[in-house]
Amino acid sequence: MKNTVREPQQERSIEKKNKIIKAGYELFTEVGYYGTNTVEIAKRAGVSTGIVYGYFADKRDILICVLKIYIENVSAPLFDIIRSKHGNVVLSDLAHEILDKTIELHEQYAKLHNTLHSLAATDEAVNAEFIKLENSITMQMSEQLSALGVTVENMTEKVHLAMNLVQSFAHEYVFDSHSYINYSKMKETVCDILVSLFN
Amino acid sequence: MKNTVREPQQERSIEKKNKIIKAGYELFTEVGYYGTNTVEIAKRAGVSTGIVYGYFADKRDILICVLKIYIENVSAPLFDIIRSKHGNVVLSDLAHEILDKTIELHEQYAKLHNTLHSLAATDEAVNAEFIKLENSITMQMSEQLSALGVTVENMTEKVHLAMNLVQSFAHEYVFDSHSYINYSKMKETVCDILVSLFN
Amino acid sequence: MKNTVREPQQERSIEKKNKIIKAGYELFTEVGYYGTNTVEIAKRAGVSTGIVYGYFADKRDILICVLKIYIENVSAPLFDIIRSKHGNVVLSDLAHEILDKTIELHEQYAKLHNTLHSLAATDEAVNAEFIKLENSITMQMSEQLSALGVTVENMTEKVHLAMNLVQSFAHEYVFDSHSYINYSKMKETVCDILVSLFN
Amino acid sequence: MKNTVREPQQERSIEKKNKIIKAGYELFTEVGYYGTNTVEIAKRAGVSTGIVYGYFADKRDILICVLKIYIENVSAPLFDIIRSKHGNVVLSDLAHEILDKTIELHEQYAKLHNTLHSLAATDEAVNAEFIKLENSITMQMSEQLSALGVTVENMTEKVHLAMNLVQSFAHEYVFDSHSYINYSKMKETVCDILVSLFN
DNA sequence: AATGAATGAGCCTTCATTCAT
DNA sequence: TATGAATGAAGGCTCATTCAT
Repeated sequence: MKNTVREPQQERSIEKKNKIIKAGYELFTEVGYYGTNTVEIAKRAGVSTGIVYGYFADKRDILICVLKIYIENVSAPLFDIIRSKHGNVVLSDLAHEILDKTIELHEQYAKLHNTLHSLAATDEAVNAEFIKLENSITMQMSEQLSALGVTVENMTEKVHLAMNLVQSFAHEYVFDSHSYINYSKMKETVCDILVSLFN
Repeated sequence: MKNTVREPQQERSIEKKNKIIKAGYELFTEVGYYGTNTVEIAKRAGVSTGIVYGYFADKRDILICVLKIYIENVSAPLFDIIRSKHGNVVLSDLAHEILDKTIELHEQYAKLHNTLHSLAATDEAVNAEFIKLENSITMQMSEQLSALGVTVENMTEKVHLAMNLVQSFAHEYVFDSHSYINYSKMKETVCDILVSLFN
Repeated sequence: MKNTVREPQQERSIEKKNKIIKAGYELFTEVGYYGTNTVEIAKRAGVSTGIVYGYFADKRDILICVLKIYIENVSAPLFDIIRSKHGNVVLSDLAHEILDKTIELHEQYAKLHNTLHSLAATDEAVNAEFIKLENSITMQMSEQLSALGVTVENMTEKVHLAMNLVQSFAHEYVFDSHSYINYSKMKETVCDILVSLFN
Repeated sequence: MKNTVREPQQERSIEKKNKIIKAGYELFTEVGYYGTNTVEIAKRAGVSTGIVYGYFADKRDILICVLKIYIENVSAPLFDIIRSKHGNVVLSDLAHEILDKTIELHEQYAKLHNTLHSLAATDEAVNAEFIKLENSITMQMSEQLSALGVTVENMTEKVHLAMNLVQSFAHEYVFDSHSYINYSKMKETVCDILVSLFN
């Protein structure tokens, strides 16, 4: 006889559900998952506390939705770049393009990324979602590179490493944590590694 | 002028403090910081709730201690490797050695690492500790490579990237998250990148 | 931006808030502020622990509310007496009237008075409230006496002393602490002093 | 098999007990009874936590001792004044002398007085001690006045009221709470009342 | 569907008192 | 006697979730 979560059909409802996700998204970004409470989410969303549980099973369920949207938001632009390439590609241009876009995305999502990623440690579903994200980026990237005539041994391994490197770098770049690092020099080094990986 | 934290001098006390840290360490590893409560830490340590606050200012203080020990534990073995090199080093051997040790450390500490790292997002002291760790590893590594006759442009940037790459790889390797990845091939690729960076 | 206290508008809510104040009032009277805990207040009020913090910021906030109500309750009847006098007043009648009312109020509120007054020593807000109370009684009394044609030097000083005397006496009278005292004789003496002060 | 409280015989012990009482006395004055904890008392007294319970049954027992000393300290000087009078006394001089001494005592003990007095509301023993104090002052004062040839009706009642008035005034005087009051004028008025009471 | 007041288990922390040494 | 580390019950407060309306 447990509360079942409504799957909103009407536009009004979908809108409301989205408002809650947006509020959760903002608050998780600002103060983290454990620093956010459901009353605050409802308030920010402009809905009542109770109705939150009409759309979501529990607080964690909101998190999962936020996570999915986050993943969509960060992966789509990268997929766009990958898919946009036809004919001859200059690898170094592609590397730069991906690097720049990743930095841009990081600037926007870094704090939320940290919050979400941290929960992967204790929440299997969150972890799975991140792995799926990496999977799909790696696979699409690998295929597209092949289609573009790039042929190297151990393609997926290299693509995966490449994406890891790009991610690490973007993180460093955005947070600018280490005073002794010249980040533009570092960026060039990253590009060089990327190019050399696929030549 | 409220209750101050005892700085234990006697062995018995130090032992007890360590038991609490160990309990915290284990529980933070198993169920995360927010999944752990102080009563549980005390129980696991075999002490009373009250005495925990004789050794630590608050729950977060335990976390900070666990963090420091974690950092000591993961950095010391790497520093040992770095310092042990003299005369001619074969870069690829060094790369392998570091890679292997990092994997080994990750196998031991990965879950705790995730938990701790996640708190960096909301706790400045935790964040600072991680940055300091990266700093010291990068600096020591850079100096030692120079001392060993390795001369490349943008040394610190390259060392930093190299360590990032090693970390990312070790994480992947330990969790073995992606079925399509051949991790031994990947490992060789990482080594190749490392070697090419410093040649 | 943490949980804010509801300002109850609906009757039901106001009623509930009042129940909590009443419970606090009773318990503070019976066992003092430090002898009362919030769970007990909630239980006595017939509400849950949590909702107490929906209406009050913290335990002390309940105390402040109880204090304000107490002050209203003890000052209003005195103000009524003061304001009711017109034309010629026989000072000794006024003295008796005030004395009798103060005794009556003391019979009702003495224990609470003690509890509240004791907190003035460590709580500035509580202290301020008591001083304000004395101020307003003294001022209104002084003005009214002047309006009634009573003219003496150092009016406010005398009124203040008079009120102190009345208070002390009422306290003694109600607690009947000293077996060797004949309280009705004492009462007459108080009246005589009061009359002589303003003649 | 409960801990019995030692009655210290040796000088060293008596000294230690006094140190604890002094520490309690100071801390109760500074931060009140509920703001003081036993560890702090022991620390301030320069003894161990445990030994406190060798000399006192519990925390309240320390309070009772502090109370007794307080009472001795505030009553002795008044008794000295009372006893010092022989032959013809000018009432107004006596009034002034008592008033001045009471103010002086208040300046020294007012905070502790508040703290102790507040506990009378919830602790019968404390209350009894205060009543006993008032008793003895009233009785001695009455007798001495009689011996000095002062003969009025309802002596004890008048003495009691007089002492109340003196107390109230000293409290006001020391805390100087009301800006509109001219305390030196008030003092004269108090003297006048006292003199008129016993003429 | 929606509201938001209400619930109550659970958390962190304190502190009077005890006890092994 | 003396120590001070240790105990553990209790307190104030929070918050995910429920429920009467």
